This record gives sequence, C-alpha cells and structure tokens, in this order.
Amino acid sequence: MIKYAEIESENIMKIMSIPEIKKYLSTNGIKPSLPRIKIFEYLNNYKSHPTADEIYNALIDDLITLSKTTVYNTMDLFLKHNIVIQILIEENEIRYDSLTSNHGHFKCIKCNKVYDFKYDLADISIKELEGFSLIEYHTYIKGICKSCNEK
Amino acid sequence: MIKYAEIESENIMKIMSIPEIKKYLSTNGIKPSLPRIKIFEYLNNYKSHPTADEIYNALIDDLITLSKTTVYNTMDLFLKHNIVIQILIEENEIRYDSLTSNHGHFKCIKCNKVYDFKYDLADISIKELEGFSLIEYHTYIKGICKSCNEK
DNA sequence: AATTAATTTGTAATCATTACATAAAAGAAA
DNA sequence: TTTCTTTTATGTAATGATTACAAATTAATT
Ligand SMILES: [Mn+2]
Ligand SMILES: [Mn+2]
Ligand SMILES: [Zn+2]
Ligand SMILES: [Zn+2]
Repeated sequence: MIKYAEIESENIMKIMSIPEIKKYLSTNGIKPSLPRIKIFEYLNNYKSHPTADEIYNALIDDLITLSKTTVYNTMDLFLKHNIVIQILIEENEIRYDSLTSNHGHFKCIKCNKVYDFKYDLADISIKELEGFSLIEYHTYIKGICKSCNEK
Repeated sequence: MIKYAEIESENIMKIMSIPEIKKYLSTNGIKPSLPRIKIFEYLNNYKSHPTADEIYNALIDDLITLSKTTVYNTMDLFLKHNIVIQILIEENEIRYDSLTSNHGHFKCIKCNKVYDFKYDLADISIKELEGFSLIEYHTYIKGICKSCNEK
C-alpha cells in the first residue's frame, strides 16, 4: 500500500498575493525586485509548469523591459534557494514548478497540459537501492488527460 | 504493497552476440547494417545509458568513418521501432536505453553512473488520474550510489 | 554492368541556454 | 542631495546538442 505524501495546506500550492510573495521571497533570502515578484507570481499562481520562454512571453506585455536573460537568471536564483524545481519531461525543454514538495507530473500529449498528482517515491522502499542515498525523486507520466478523452 | 514488474529473462537485459543482434534488428524491421549493429551492441551490452556523443566516442576508433549524424539517425530509427527508449535525467542530455520494459533509473551525482532498478508505475493506481489514459511511465532518482558511499 | 534504392556522411542551420560586459537601480555613506 | 558601492537587469555574443539537407557511398535489383 502506498502512502501518498500529504501536500501541506500552508505550502505554496495555494495562490499567493503580491505581499505574500514579497514575504515568501524575503524569507527565502531573495530580495523581492519587481521582475522576481512577477515571475514568481506567474509561476505559482498559474501552475502551468512553464518553460523560460513561456514565462518571458507571458510577462513581456506587462514588464516591457524584461529580458530573457533575466528570466533565466531569476530561475537559477530561485533554484539555488530551493523555491522552485525543474521538471524534465520532453527533450530540449526545461519547465519550472514552484511546488517543491515531492509530487508526480502527468503530461497530456494532446493538449500539452502538465497536471500534478500526489505521489511520493520516498515512501517506497526499493530493495535494489539499499545502500544508496536518495536525494531527489522524479515521476512523470505521458498520456491523454480526462478532458481530452471526453472530447 | 508494490508489485515489482518482473524483467523477463528472455528480454534484452542480457548481453547479446552479434548474430543475436542481427536477428533482433531484423525481427524488428531494421536492416542490420554495420553501424546499426555496433551501436546496438554498445547500447545493449554496456548498459551505461549513454548519450549520442558517448556512443560516437566509444565507437569512432573501431568504426573510423562513423559520423555523429549516423548515431542520431540510428537512434531515431531505433526509437521509431521501439527497441530503445530515451532517458531524460539532466537538462540538455538525452540518454538511450535498450531495455524498453518499464523500470526506474538512479543517477549517482558523484560518479554519474546510471543504475537500473525494477519498478513499474503501471502497477500503482493513482486516484487523481482516473479518466486519464496513461501511455508512458518514467521514474528516476538522483543521489549517491552504494559504491560511492562506501568510499 | 547499369540502375535504383537504402544508408551513411559532412556541413550548415537551429534554437534553447549560458557567458559576459554594460546599464540601470537601489542602498549606504557623507 | 551628492557620491560611492553593491545589487539587479539588460543586450549581445558564444556555446553546444540536435536537426536539416544535400552529396557520397554502399547495397540490392534488373
Ligand atoms: Mn508540479
Ligand atoms: Mn535502464
Ligand atoms: Zn489533454
Ligand atoms: Zn556513484
């Protein structure tokens, strides 16, 4: 029987207001500049697991001086401070996620949407890996989502 | 309790001789040219989950006219005929595996070796994915392997 | 051998990411 | 405020893995 990791109610799953984001960045040692706030807001509140390019295109109309380098720099900074994780599902595309607790991803090959699901490999003991130290866990599935199936 | 997928004894886990590889390629609709045989041999018999570049460098001394394009073309052909799968663990590096049945991967951050372990997500029912059609399953872990831990 | 098809190769193009130098903004000292 | 210093953001160029494409080689067929 698998014990699903509970996603704590106070974590960054939930949508955050600008003041909450400012506080969250500060708490994690990141000075909350405008681009950083907007990038984190997009990442956390839309939960679309975007690529750097998608983040850039989503924000450029609002932050008209934003550069793609800033998006990459910011994501590297967020990664260093462990407030985002990278998601690799397709070759040549790095996606980002502000939900850092262990969970699985499902990518629909029809609509390309990436869904979260509760799942934590850490709860499973794999006998072949005895003596190994496990640091990072990743699980992803490709298929067709419910919504696309119903069409 | 997790039911591990059994890796069948007759499958491509085991090291194959050149005649066996020829037969295996033919059976799967691939004409067994010399580069194709050597590439498959390297992939299957070393089981190191190599990148295209690693395959090229491993074989160039033997197949002195080999081009990197041929490695890529061959991997695409193998993928199309489902005798290899792609493994994504690090950004910007596609690894290949001739073991196509579901299993997990462990990458050691010290020695960079990629280990296989028996694990099949298909055996696990995830309630959040009811109504979804699941096609491909991937599981990987990063950490420190037993051998590096013992040093 | 001549013709045709399949395979392999080398070179150039692509494109996401990174490197790097400069510019702008923010913060501290005076 | 002004000056000095540090941090943040930007633009351009470089990188490097993968792909596109056309030519060359090899294999198969007539
Ligand atoms: Mn997620
Ligand atoms: Mn494997
Ligand atoms: Zn869908
Ligand atoms: Zn190791």
